[in-house]
Amino acid sequence: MIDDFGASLRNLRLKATPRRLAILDILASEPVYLSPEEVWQKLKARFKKTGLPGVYRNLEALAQGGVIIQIIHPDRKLYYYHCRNGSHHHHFVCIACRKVQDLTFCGMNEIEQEIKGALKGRVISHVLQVYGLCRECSDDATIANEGAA
Amino acid sequence: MIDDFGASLRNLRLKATPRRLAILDILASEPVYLSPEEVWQKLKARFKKTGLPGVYRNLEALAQGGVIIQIIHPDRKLYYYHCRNGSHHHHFVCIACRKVQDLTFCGMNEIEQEIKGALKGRVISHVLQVYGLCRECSDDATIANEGAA
DNA sequence: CTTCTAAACAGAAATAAATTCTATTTAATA
DNA sequence: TATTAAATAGAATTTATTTCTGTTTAGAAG
Repeated sequence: MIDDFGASLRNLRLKATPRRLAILDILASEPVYLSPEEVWQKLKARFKKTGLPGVYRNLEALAQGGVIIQIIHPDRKLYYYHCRNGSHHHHFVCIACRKVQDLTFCGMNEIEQEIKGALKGRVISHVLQVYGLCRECSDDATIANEGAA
Repeated sequence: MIDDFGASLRNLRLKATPRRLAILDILASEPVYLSPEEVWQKLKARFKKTGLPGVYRNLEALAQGGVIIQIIHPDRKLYYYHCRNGSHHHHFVCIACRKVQDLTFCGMNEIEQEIKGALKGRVISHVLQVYGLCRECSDDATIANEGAA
C-alpha cells in the first residue's frame, strides 16, 4: 500500500507543494522520529533553496492535520514522525535509536469515566507516551552489560 | 498534616536553603501549576536578592527528586506543581484555570505487558496527562455559551 | 493555455525560555 | 568555629522557534 500524500493534503486544504511532499516523503522513509533541523538537512539535499522556517511551518500544519505526529520528548525539543496507522493510538519510543512503535492499549475510556464522574470535568485532549529501549537496543544493552561485568 | 519540607530535602541530600524552602512553600500554597518566571515573581516578594537561574536550578532539582512535578504543557513551556500525593499517579490539568487534579487510573500495567510481550522492549518511563476543563471552568463555559446563544 | 489569488516560500531578523559562567555566600558537618 | 561542598546572584549567552517582508507558486477559474 502506497501512501497518497496528495490526497491527504487535499483533504486538509493544504497545497501539494514540492517541499511539503518532500517533507512527508522524508518522514515516511524514516522508522525514527526526526527534529525539524534534521528534516531540513535532508530537504536541503533535494532543494537548493529551502529555509528552516518553512520546515517548521509545514511540520506544524501537517501535525495539526494529523498526517504526522509530534513526539513529546524529555529533552523538550520538537520531533516528528510519520505514522501509517490512522486510528487513535499511542507510541513506545526508543530513547536509544529513536524508533517508534505503536501501542494498542489506551486507557482513556477509564480515565474519561473518572474525570466525568468523580471530577465532573470535561476532557479536551491527552498525551500518553512511553519511553524505553526497543528490543534491539535492549539486547545491545544486555550484551554491553555482560561484557562489562 | 503539615508537610515537612526539611525532611524531604534531607532525604534528597539537598540543603534546606531559605530560597529552596520558600520555593516549596510557594508551590505548596498554590492549587495550580506555576511557571519558573511566576515562582520567581513570588520569590522576589520574600527576598531582596534572588535570581531566575536559581529558581530554574531549584525547580529542576526538586522535580528530579520527586518533591514537585513537572507539568507537560501544550505550549511547550515548563510548569511546576507541588503534589501531596506521594504514590504514582497522573493528573487532569485544567487549561483554563490551571488547576491540577489527581487521577487514580494508570494503564501502565497493560501497556507494560504489551511492550514486554509483543515488542520485547523495556520500559523506562512514561508520561500521561489529560487536558480539559475542570468542573468550575466547565460550568463557566456552559453559562457563557448559553448567554451567547 | 492564460489569469488570478491566497497560500507557501526564502532569508533575515527577532524572541524568549532556558542555561552557562564566575565570583561570592552559606548550610551542614565535624 | 572552622571547613567545604553546595547554593547563589547577576551578567552573559545559547539556541530552538517564531515573526516579518517581499517574492514565488499551486490550484482554481475562465
